[in-house]
Amino acid sequence: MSERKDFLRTIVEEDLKSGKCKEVVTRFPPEPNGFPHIGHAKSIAINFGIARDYNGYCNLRMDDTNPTKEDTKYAQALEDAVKWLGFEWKGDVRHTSDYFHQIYDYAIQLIKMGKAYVDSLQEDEIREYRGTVTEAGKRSKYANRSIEENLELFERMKKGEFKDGEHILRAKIDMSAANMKMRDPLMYRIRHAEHFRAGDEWCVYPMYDFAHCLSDYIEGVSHSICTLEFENNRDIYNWVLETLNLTPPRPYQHEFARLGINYTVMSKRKLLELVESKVVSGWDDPRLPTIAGYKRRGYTPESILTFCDQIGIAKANSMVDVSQLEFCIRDDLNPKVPRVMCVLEPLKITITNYDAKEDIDASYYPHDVPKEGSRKLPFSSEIYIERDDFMEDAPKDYFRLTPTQSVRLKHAYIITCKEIIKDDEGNIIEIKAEYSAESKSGSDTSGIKVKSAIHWVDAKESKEVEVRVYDRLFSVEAPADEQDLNPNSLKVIKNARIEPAVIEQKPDVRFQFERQGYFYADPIDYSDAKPVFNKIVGLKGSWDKKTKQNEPTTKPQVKKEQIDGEVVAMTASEQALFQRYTDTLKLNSEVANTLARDAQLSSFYEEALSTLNSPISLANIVTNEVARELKQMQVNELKFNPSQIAELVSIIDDGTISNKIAKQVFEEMLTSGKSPNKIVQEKGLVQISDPDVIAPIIDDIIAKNPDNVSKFKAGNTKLLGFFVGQVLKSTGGKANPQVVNKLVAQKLQ
RNA sequence: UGGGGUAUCGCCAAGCGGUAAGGCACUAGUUUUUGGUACUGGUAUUCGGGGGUUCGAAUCCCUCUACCCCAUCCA
Repeated sequence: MSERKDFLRTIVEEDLKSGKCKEVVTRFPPEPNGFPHIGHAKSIAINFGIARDYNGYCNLRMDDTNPTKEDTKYAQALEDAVKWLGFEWKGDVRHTSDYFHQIYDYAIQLIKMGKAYVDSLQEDEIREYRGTVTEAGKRSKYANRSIEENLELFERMKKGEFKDGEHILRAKIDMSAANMKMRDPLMYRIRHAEHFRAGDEWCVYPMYDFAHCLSDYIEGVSHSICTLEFENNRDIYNWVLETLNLTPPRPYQHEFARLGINYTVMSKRKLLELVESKVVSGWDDPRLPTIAGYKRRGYTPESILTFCDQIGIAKANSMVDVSQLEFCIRDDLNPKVPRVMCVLEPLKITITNYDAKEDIDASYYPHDVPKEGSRKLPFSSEIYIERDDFMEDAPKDYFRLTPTQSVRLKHAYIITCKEIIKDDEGNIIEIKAEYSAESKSGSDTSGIKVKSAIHWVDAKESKEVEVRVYDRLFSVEAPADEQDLNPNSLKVIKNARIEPAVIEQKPDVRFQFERQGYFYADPIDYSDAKPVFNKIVGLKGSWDKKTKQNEPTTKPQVKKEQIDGEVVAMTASEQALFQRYTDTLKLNSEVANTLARDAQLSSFYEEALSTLNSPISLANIVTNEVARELKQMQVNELKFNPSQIAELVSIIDDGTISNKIAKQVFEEMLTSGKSPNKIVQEKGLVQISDPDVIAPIIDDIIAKNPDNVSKFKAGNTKLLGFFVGQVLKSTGGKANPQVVNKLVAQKLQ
């Protein structure tokens, strides 16, 4: 777990500390209507991870309130995904459908409270009545049905006396709410459909907004974590729980940004399209960002989890670069997996001066991987090397085999090209080479220096294998539709050649094919007779990159110039106030402007001004500190009054306290409502301006931070702030910052 | 257009009034029988823009801008 906390963990810790919750209970609540993808993995990692970190527990709950979309096969896939990632839910898998009776009872309760009603409007009428984002909606005429009538109708809905869509149950909240979600949200609809678990027991089903909060409550969830698009739903969440007046503790909803990864799509709809249009082979196609896809591709659960940990949790919509994921799988596999040799595109080499056969003993692991294990590598005069490991006209930074450059066969001998054989079209079909008998790996006495060692396989002893080379599914970062598909996302190589030990010994299911990348024996199509490997990810390659780099043109980054919008004009009276503030009170126009435009603020200011004639200082503190508080509450909720602010300003003006301490005093006034003088007295906050007192403290700080002193002297002048900060810190903020500044500057000269 | 969110390096992301963390990517070098790994360095005088408050602002105030979400009987 990362030692730096994300915002959710910060909230959890605060709640634990404040006693808002006693135990941390989370839940992973997917709707079983599609296959889980890596976005779900993020949510799983968050929910199960937080529960684990705070010794709580996490439930797995299928949010199955819509019988027409859900299926048990999806529920199974979801369960598998959680297990595969290595998490355990508490008890059985939960289902919202388990709570249908309880949820129904809560609905009855709401009706009895007059907080819910049966509406009988048509679907399109309901939409029309809801209004728009700028216009208020209007309430249905059915909203004033009596409680008895509502009860009876709802009962009959449940009994199945009505057809789908004839009636619905709605919460009675506010048809003109600015939050559209609060305009009498729907709580129950009639659905004569078979539910994959509940069968046909029900023909009314609760909506998400009603079922989710209650399910959380029923399960004792403390932190209901969901994605950003539910921010507007939080109001309903709270409304239901509060209106029902449930006994605490109750759950609270928190939202985080869902995961986006470039060059792929993450929405269920788009994923489904790809599967249905047969662009991919199924939900487990290795190119898909589904859990099943990653699993089939060869990704490990550890690597996915590390990835989730690395990307962090925040509220900003973001698009993570695939290279981050690729790093995670490479990093996971590098120390674990055996290295073997496989030639993807074979080029035949005949070693003319070698006519024997031998088995070379070769370790599965490189020197820096502390693992044991080796295999026999058959070697003879006919071998294959990778086609692009030979180049007839090579640039000088090409390290492999050329007519003039020898190369080492990994684990074996150094060879030198003697003759290039071409077909009628001029394609190279074979190389005749000679080896150096003294150059054998491990006992090299040849003295020949080569620039690289390449992988190879014996022509006769190697096995033919199918290798499926995957690349990103889309060729653009943020794909919109199938137009953006990468035509080369899958390359099937039928006749790659692999060293025999891989098939015969099977030391693992994942391998590093030396110099190529990590590969995985396909769990479904692999057989000893017809081995199939999936490419998980390539190695980082500076040569490959260089050769590819010439193609894409880097787009120039142009910094956009920002144009300021128009500011709303002041009214005549605001204008007059502004004039008075700037002309007679000499406030700066910015301060005057904010004051004049805010009636609450200006009247607060005027009142303070009547007790203390210090217009500028007063204006500053009112427009800054007081304004902040007024953003969150009304004037009458404030614990302090204008004259106390005046008092605070007066002791700043006369030098009793510094501006810095004033902030501290202000904080105190906010919570206790005590008078500034009293706070200063109680806490002994009078500022220290005597240089004789401050100087020794500065000396001490300077002595303790020799590094920063030298950095400062080397020209890093912003470090002045560091020293001032340290001095202030050690005096509890009481040292006069101006004096400190001057003194520090002097001493550091 | 009303409401709710978000903006810190190419991509993620810490930071909550006192020296702009970290990871990926990029880059230079060392080691290397993988152009891998590992290691060592280099990468934001600046936090969406502009003002203001303060000795000191990414952090507080004002204002503008951009993007995301909300008008499914989906979740």
